[in-house]
Amino acid sequence: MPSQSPSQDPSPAFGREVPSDEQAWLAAYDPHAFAPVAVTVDVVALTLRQDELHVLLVQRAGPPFQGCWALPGGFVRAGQEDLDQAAARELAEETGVDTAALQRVHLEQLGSYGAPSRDPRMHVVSIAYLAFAPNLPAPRPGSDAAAAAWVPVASLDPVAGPRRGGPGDHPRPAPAGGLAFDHAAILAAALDRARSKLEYTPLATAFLDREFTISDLRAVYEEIWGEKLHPGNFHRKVLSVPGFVESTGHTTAHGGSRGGPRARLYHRGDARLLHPALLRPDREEEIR
Amino acid sequence: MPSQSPSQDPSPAFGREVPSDEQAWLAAYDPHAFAPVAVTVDVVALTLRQDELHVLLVQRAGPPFQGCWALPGGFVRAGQEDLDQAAARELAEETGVDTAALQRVHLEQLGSYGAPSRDPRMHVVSIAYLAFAPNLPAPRPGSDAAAAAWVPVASLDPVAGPRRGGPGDHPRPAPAGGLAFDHAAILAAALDRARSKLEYTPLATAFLDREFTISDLRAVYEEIWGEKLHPGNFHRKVLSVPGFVESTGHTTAHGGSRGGPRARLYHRGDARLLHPALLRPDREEEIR
DNA sequence: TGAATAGTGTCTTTAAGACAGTATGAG
DNA sequence: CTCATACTGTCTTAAAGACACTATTCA
Repeated sequence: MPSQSPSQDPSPAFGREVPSDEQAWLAAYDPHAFAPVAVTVDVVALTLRQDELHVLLVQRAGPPFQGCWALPGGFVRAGQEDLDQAAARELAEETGVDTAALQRVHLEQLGSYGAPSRDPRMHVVSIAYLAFAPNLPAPRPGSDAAAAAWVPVASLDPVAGPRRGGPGDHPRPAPAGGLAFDHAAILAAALDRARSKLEYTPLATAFLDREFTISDLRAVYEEIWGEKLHPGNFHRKVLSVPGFVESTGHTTAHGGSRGGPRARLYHRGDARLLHPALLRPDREEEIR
Repeated sequence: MPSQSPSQDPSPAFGREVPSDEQAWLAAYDPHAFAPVAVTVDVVALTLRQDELHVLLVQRAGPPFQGCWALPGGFVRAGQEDLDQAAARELAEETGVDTAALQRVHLEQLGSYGAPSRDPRMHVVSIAYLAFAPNLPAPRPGSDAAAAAWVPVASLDPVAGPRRGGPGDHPRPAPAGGLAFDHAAILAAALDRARSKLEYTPLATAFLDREFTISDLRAVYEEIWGEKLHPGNFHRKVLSVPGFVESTGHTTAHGGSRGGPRARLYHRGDARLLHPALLRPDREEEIR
């Protein structure tokens, strides 16, 4: 675990020998001489709760955007951690999941956001991360948050929209006034990424427990893509992609809540890419 | 062009009203109180020169890694520029291309690198960018570089390797000892990204002049993917993808250097995604 | 004239999607 | 029993790849 501070330990990076004149130059180096740009990580943590996509949000305890909902995140600890480590730490701090449970969470870098005006305090560059997790416990708010909650994405995403907004629908517990900073744009990018990752990677399984049925898997695709898929064709397709899922030999103990036979159980296979991919249907309009 | 400094102008971000108590809090805010993490952008600029993929490198004038070759890049100007603007600026400074020519360069964010030990001076987070450009002029070195040059990727990439390394081959002008910092990893990620972007976007056209033949386009794919493609099937495939290329109605003035009829000229169409995609053949082994 | 290239025709194989049909289990 | 569901069979269409062929131009 690399956790060195330059001032304490100007040891060579990558095992390279540092010439003695360079040593002297390094000793005279003042990190504060550089322009102050702060670096944060923000995490878009997605999970399915009752077959509905939720994102983890925190309510900001202090300014700026006090009282607004925002993505969990915080400053990178200089000299102490990698970006991936910082993202995992922030996620753990906000959700209360222990290190062991974090192993089951897929975490990947999404992109960086650095408009000078995105934070009124100063120029802050944020490295956004995307997390896929199986049903996680209710979060406990961290130190710098007034509250933390899993929020239905349908209540936030203007594209997917409140598509369950039928006549007799409950009002969503949506944070009023949008998200803090540019977090709405980050969330939109995260959903785009998630939707396309389902096409060519087996990451849909990251939303499920270790053992799952093909119908469970289909429910993930349907919820994240926002469209119904043909059950029979989906079933055959998933089983035909090498390394996507492997049979456990078991079945569910009971049929579905509305009847039907017991379903076979599968766990994730060893493929990291799906070939051929599961392409989303009817995307002509998004091409141009 | 947003170019505000927080200390001069704590104006609201995103047109939001700032409460007066928050104004007071912002006035007391000290950017230097935060941990010093520097932010840089590094650009992987790729171009084709004589049908061979090249990357723009600079030779470092000062420590660390003095004399080593590295990706062009530099510190983000705090409060003055977006990350995209910083990347475009660094690219312009190192290549000498003017703003008009920069319009023809495709520039996209690649990813961020922030291991604490990646720079011996201090904790530096670098936002890597990927640039695709048509045949650019020879670079002129910037202020902090001893030299700048287009370097054949084949002489650097351990995966693609010196695959032209036949018996009577010239020795490559490869920088000895690898690239500075973690730039070899960044370059590898850039090549991965470029190879897969050719599959599902029309970005291969970004390496070509405005008018090109189908054979020119095929040469881009063959060079970046590192494998020969079937000329006839490629031709038909490209023309069958809606919005990939559009005919100009013209043909080349002469046939190829080794004979053959005049080829029809095309320019890029309006598609942003290729559907169906041009999938790379024979990638079974990379799936797991 | 010979060789290399642009572009087209056609056949085979694979994969996607529409649709139907059987078996199982909950209520 | 009824109905929803798990899963399988089959047909149609789209697309990828192999191969062949013609026409054009350079050397």
